[in-house]
Amino acid sequence: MRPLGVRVDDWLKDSDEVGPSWLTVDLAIFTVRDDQLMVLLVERGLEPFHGMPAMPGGYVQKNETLHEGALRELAEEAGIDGSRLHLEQLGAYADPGRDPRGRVVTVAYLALGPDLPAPVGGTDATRAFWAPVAHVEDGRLDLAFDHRAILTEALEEVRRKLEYTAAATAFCGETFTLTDLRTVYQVIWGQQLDPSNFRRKVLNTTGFVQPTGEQWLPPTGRPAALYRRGQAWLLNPPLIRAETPGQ
Amino acid sequence: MRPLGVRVDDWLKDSDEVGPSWLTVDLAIFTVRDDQLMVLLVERGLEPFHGMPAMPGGYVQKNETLHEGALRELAEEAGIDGSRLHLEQLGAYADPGRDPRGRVVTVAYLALGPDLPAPVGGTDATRAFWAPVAHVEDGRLDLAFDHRAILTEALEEVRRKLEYTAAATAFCGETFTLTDLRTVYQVIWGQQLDPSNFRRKVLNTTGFVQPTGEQWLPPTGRPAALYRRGQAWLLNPPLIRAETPGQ
DNA sequence: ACAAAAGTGTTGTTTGTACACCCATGC
DNA sequence: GCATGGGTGTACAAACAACACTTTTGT
Repeated sequence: MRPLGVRVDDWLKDSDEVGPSWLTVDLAIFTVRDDQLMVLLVERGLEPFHGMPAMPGGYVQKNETLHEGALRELAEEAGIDGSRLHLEQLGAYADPGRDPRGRVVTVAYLALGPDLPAPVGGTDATRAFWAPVAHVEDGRLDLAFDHRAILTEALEEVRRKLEYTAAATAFCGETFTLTDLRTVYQVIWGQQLDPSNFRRKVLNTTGFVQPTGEQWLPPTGRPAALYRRGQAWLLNPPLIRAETPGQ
Repeated sequence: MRPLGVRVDDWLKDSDEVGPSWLTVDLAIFTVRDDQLMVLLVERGLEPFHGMPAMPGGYVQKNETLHEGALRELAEEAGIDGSRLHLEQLGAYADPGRDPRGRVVTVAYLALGPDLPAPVGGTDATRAFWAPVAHVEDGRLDLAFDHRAILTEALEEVRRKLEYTAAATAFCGETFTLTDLRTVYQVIWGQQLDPSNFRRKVLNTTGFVQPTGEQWLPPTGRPAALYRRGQAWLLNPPLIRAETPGQ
């Protein structure tokens, strides 16, 4: 048995089996723009993977929670105020060798937001840009570290979250029409949905959306009622997507 | 801009904002026994929280993945061979102050297994024991660190996983009757299910279970057909539980 | 009037639920 | 036979999917 110490490094510093690690957060930031699901990437300004696109992220500071770190990186690297978007943890990635610099544990966060008016391009030297997820999925765009694998898991998570939670509303602005909401589903699931049945399902799911009383006038056609997010996050019943995903 | 180094500690060692952290895994191991959902706990043999019950876990070694570390701790602290049970990551917990020894990042894993013939009680000095989750939920049992919060999230996850995945089969042995499977649902959801409707739902969900052709003879009553896990993990359609969770 | 998009109705099919009923075994 | 639990049938209700139809706007 090892001697007991109050500080972990007192009794671990001589161990050759356990060593210190560095803690980072990485962000999978999604939005829907131009009928495409887009992800925010930055061009790395440092080694390793200098010049290669990557998910924004960075080291978690002392005395900072993971959530706080994610919000800070969101602001620093992407110039985005995170208070208005949905942020949730995806998971931890810590395979030895995932980072050539040593044992770097990254905690991936999922961020969902409306098409952001804020011009992206962080305060850092890194350049931020929106990329269609399709370009990452089909390999046209290569990412640093294990970010492609992380992004793939993030995507799966987003697609499933749309079924069981009100996550789709995070892609819309403060208020939105049911067509706006339906477009989010169609783009992310890659399938068409019947407008009338979609409407009924959404309105029959308690707490999903709330009518504002306001209207929105489309360029042509009948005005549409505006809604805002309801109080429910878990959908009951859920909006299950059809078997055939693509087309 | 900081100078670029290949090793992370070259350029971080002088930083007062970022410091090293220690990486652990903690395991929320569940089983169903005596019509109760049980969780495996250990009595801590070291400071901090000496003598207090905690989820089994420990430091991740160099050159070890999180998954490998979880399997190792499962064997060392609980004396369980993890190859036969379902193991999946829950999330990372890293709040500063969650461990008095410094910045300790823990990655929580969820483990689901059948009522284990293996006598628990690890190879460590720590004593392992099964505790009803109810005792933790209602506060009768206090846990070290933030393990109670982690366990609460793990429980939510298990309850939801039963709806959308074949996770319930992980609580059964290699082969099981539909009543065995139904009991798992009833115990974990805390609600009664109609045997005949449950049977139909399970058999109509493609790939959920597979008949073995074997039978099991109950102490009294008609023999029951035995099944094994199907190839599907995601259930389509899912088994949604009724609105009212506890009676 | 016409086009376009919102919103409602209708109908046939599928799924869910409750519960009665039959089956196979041990005693 | 009887008790016990496995397994099937059925009938009503709710949910779903497809699609016709009506409403409200701009041009």
